[in-house]
Amino acid sequence: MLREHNLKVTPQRLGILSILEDTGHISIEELFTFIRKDFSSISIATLYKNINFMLEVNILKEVKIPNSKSKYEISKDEHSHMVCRKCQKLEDITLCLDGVIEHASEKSGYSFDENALVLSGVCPQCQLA
Amino acid sequence: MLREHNLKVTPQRLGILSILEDTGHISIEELFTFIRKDFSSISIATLYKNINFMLEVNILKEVKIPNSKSKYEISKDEHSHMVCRKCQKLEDITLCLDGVIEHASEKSGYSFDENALVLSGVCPQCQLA
DNA sequence: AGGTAAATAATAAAAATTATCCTTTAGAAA
DNA sequence: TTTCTAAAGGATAATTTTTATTATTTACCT
Repeated sequence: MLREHNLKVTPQRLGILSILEDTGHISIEELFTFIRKDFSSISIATLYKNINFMLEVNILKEVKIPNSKSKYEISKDEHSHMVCRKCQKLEDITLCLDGVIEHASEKSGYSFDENALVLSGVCPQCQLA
Repeated sequence: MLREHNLKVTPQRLGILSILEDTGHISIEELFTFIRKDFSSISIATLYKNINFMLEVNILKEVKIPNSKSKYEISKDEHSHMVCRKCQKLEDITLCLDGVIEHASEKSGYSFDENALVLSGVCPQCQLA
């Protein structure tokens, strides 16, 4: 992935991507805590720079969540997100928004090429408690 | 609105709400620039505190937009947003997401009570240029 | 009108992000 | 392999954004 975008393959970058793969979604501060376990001397500036590079070339996506901090994920097929108000967990879900987007396009005259949908509620586990 | 939520009615707060009514959506920094025209000595801290108060009691909503800063709007009936990648304009659109959300709920087991959808593309005006 | 809790302004402090600058390193080329 | 160089990392300073503190002012209830 890195090589495809002319980014040098460094251990730090591999570490960041590895954590993103494992966790699915993670905030900057969580990521910094994790990566420090493997690279105890990594600089916060390096982390920010790399996140930004990878966002620019679309290796990563930022997920903006109502009432909480952004999380980052490795780019994959288009999907939406679900966030649990109780346990704060963030999960992917693949939905078909074609009809809705088509309708929005007709109604507004916009031509859309991206969408970001976050559904907030309570996850199945937290519903029991 | 303010009185209903036990917030005192101050000229600064009325000024903020008035700008929000006029602009529809506005970022903190834009709002600060605007409000300074009417209240040249208003403190940035006052602005942040009031925005946060009004968010807490749901007089306002924060709209988180991919690749740009959040904007704020006066709460109204549920709706989605459209952002133009060329002119950066943000607009409301009312869409029916019931089907999609119902489907998401069945598929995931979540129970949802809120949704945030932002569609990104090009507005009709910018399509001409 | 007077009293009081809440709001404002000014400012400091904290948190988040970006810039700078010097050292190190990945990866191309010899 | 070794060498060379542009790019990346680390340390830290500087910005930017947001929140906290405190003294003064004001909305609004009697």
